[in-house]
Amino acid sequence: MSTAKTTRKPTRRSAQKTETRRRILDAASALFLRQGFGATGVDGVMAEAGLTAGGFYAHFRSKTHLLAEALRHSFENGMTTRAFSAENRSSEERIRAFIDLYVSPTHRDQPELGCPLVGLAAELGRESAEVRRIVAAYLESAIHAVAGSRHRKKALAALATMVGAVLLSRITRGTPLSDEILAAARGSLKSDM
Amino acid sequence: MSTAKTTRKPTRRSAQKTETRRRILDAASALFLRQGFGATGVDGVMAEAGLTAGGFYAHFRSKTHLLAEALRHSFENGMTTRAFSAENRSSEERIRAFIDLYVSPTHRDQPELGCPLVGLAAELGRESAEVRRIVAAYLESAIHAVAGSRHRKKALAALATMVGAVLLSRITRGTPLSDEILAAARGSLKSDM
DNA sequence: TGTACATCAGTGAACGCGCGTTCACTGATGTAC
DNA sequence: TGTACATCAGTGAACGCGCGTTCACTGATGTAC
Repeated sequence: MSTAKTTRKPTRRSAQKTETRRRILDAASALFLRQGFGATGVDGVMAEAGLTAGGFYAHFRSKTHLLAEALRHSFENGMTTRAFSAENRSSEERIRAFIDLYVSPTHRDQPELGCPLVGLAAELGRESAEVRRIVAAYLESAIHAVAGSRHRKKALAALATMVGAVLLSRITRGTPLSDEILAAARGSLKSDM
Repeated sequence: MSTAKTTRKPTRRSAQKTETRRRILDAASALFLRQGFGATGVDGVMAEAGLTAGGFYAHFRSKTHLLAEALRHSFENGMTTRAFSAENRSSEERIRAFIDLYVSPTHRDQPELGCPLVGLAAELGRESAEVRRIVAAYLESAIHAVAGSRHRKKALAALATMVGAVLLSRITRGTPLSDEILAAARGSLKSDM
């Protein structure tokens, strides 16, 4: 069946191409989170990465496949990962640090470095089951990180509060309500620990 | 200054045009909430209302102005309004009813009848200050409705939890996590009353 | 070491398409005399 | 009551534009002999 037509290498990607791919992912993550997925064009992503549009399809099969990879990219370099990665602090301290990092004016004001659950929000709910499964898997990992010694139910409700608070604070950005929502959510989350 | 060029009626809209405008708003609200604002075209809205695209601009100055009006429309016919409108129940009962109505599989599965804070979510955060002020005003009214005799801070955190929970349950739709998030949020909200 | 060829990453123009908006128009309804 | 005209709501074609994707190409790098 599989007659080797040509003696072909197992497609080892050059270091340079791998590096370019990473640059495209960086650009895509930032633009998707800042402008939304639908509102961001392939042209824009490639320009941000210092390239032209045509080359895109040597790296990704389609814009949708880019989204899947960009989500993984965002989650891997995301806030949960940063907040929970090896620190010599107690479980409770790490959770407090995560809350302060996530439910903050900084997170509200820097969507391009923030969580895709907030930056893409409703758009994710309209994506294919395949894409949504990636998000669900990340959510599960975040639940385990937050739940720690605590109960799963509490962790679920806490994550909903965190996502909702940053989302609402972005929408009300520029009014006193915005900071007020963040403070109220932080207070509620911590008093509930 | 204001020299009347022609004896012109004070532009009294015909009943028929008012009715058409309402139909366009119904269509727009539903499509925006189901597909997102950016992903919905003027053509699509007008077709849904049984009209052709060209007539749109006799009713609204632009697609953005339509969004502002559609938001008001959604909020007026929204869940808060429905849950809190004159019922002979105690304040606490009304709030429990609102939680059950909002944080529910039904709300998750019917975005076109649901809350714009969830259906449009991050898109609202990218809109003009003018549009976001409409949303902030609605939020304030929801806070007052929910706060009732209770504290404002609690109401703020509760709304964040509600919005976040429905959002996350839509994203994880199709997995067990989805219902689990809703149940956990309901539990947390009620135990916190 | 030199030459010929293959492979690779990226370019830039082109494609078909749908968008928001404009506009000349049509046909129905309202109004003046 | 009848006629002439104005107003109105909506049509449908057209506009310029940006989108996702394709593809023939270029020039640099790798490989075989």
